[in-house]
Amino acid sequence: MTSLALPDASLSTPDGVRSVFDELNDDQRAAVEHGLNGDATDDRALLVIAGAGSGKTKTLATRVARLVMAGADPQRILLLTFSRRAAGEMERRAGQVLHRALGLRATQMAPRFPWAGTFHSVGARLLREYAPRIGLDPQFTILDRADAEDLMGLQRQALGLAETADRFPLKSTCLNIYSRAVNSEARLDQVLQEHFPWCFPAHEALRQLFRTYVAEKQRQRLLDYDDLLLYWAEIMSEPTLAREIGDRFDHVLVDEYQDTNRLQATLLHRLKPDGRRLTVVGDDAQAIYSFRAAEVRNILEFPSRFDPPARVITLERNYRSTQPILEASNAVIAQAKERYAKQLWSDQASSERPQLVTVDDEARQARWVADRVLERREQGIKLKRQAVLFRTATHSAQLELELIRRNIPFVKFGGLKFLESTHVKDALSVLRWAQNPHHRLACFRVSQLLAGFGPASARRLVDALDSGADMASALRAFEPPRGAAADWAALCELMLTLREESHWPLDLERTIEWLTPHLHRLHDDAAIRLADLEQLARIAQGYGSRERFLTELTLDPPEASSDESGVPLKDEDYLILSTIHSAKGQEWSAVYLLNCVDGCMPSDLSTGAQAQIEEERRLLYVAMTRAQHHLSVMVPQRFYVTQQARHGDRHLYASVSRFIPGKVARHFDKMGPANELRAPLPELVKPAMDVVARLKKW
DNA sequence: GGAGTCTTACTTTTT
DNA sequence: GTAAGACTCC
Repeated sequence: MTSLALPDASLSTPDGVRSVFDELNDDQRAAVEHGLNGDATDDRALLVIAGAGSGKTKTLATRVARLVMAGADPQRILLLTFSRRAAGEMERRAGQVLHRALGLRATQMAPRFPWAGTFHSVGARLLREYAPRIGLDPQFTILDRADAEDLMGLQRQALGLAETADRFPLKSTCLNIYSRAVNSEARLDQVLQEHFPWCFPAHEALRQLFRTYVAEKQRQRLLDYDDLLLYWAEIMSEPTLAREIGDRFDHVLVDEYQDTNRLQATLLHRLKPDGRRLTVVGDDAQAIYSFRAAEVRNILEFPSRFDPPARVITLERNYRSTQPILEASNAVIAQAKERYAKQLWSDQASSERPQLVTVDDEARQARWVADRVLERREQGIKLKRQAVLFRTATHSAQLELELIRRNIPFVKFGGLKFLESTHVKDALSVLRWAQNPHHRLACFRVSQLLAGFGPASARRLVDALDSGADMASALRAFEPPRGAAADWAALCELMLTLREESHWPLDLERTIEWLTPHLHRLHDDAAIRLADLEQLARIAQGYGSRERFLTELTLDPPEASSDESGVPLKDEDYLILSTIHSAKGQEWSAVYLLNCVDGCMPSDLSTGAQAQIEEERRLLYVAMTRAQHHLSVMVPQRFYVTQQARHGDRHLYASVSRFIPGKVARHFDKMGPANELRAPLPELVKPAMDVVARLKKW
């Protein structure tokens, strides 16, 4: 941490200050200055409704900088964001603005904001600190999603729920139900009725399952993602602790407020009960995380939660996109049911309207996009300034093949993380077990890597460790199954070494060395998997200790995965592929949106309730508003159903997304076959009927 | 009790 | 394409 002697604000170069604030428009300035300067007595809570591209991050960062210049201590400012990426960005921008405003020299460091982070990471940090005072083991391990599922699965099996004839919800479904109940602060039967009606019959069994799941977590000193919020909220329900923690922060600022859930809103409320010095920023039109129990009502009802009600400032001027792109985006969101009404505007005129491109099928879609990407690169728009967006990670498969074929480098965001692959989880489990000897789940997983160790032996081991005093004597006393003696000795030696004293990152190297022969025995593609572990070892070097590595890797997994095209070097140019969710908060000069057809947008898995459809609409809106100058919305007419039996030829004759009906489509330039021939081609009609008939039979 | 094979159902978005 | 469960053989 750099301690920085803040120059007296009045002495700092007034030019620097003025230029930073001159760049703001009136609304932005009002948000930045709220509670400061003239209206120093106005310390109402502040809600900033910031439309897409309206300079939200800049406004928030400038407000933070302004608070510091007015005397706030950066260490006493809590900056909560939704994603880790946003947190880093926020801290960086605030530092930048301060740097300029204070007129620091290039060699001088801008002040850091140690309390900038996601709700989850801040929660983890507070919990480690307060653990001794609330009867929590500070050595707790954080379960990532997959580990939590596995733990749920074990309990599910132990209770005999897996064997029931009428199929019991899968472990992932169980965890989803549990998680939603926690995050939405709702009762189990309510959650089941509203979101998982088909699981309602399993009501009682689920309740029992969750009880043992919670008990197991406590026994093994495990906290899942939800617990980080839940325990934090629990601390905050104790008045003295709540006051103590609340007093640590003079200002609380929250970004992406539309994506917070009930539990997070409760937390915030307990942190700043009267709303004073609380700023939240968000855009209800960009709420796309309700599947994670995010609650749009949080932002819609924020002002009235306080007395006096929060001040609301709306940022409507868009600095990102051209007017034609905005008009199309506005037209899409105008059909939404409930929202803070706002109309984005821009003064960036352009003669180019967004394109609605009809192509025959996904292969042609891939080709068209690749052509256009290269064309625009020739016009001087770097690959990095272009992005292809899609609803689900698998939708880019065809395009990825095409890109590889043409040697166009790309990086993909969203979708599967390599942390979720079996072998990486194996390696991490060894370390987690060493870090937290109560971690039965990790022990259970690791021991089954040995030949001769199945679930039964693993359970015997786990029980032996649980009853025994220290790990060393328990391991020594344990009788391994026949034939596993040699492997068992090697594992014991590794564990005792890791337990005795942690040497980072040597611990991981030892683990990989131990794991290598097992990988060769268990997998045909051991070489590929070892390469992943090498990658993990490289990542490990960036962390100071084993504990930090394990915690932060769980809370902040590396987000980009690049495929066979190889990991592009940092300074190389590459195209961005991203799910719409992962694209949030970003912008590109040219944006291509794949598969904008009914069934994908909205996804046919989300066409159940009206609320879900509304969320899909906002998803389209988010995707469109990422574009600065060029926007192409793709409509492949023949869309192959992805999951199908064998060499099936099931496909849909798709129509353009229901979110782009005629009156919205007016804002686009239409291109492709549909433009030339308004009626579908005769030969297309017949198979279309065929599919309808087949669907009917089902 | 372990390990391999076969069948079946499922398949979004992420801290 | 994969994961969980059922089944079978050692």
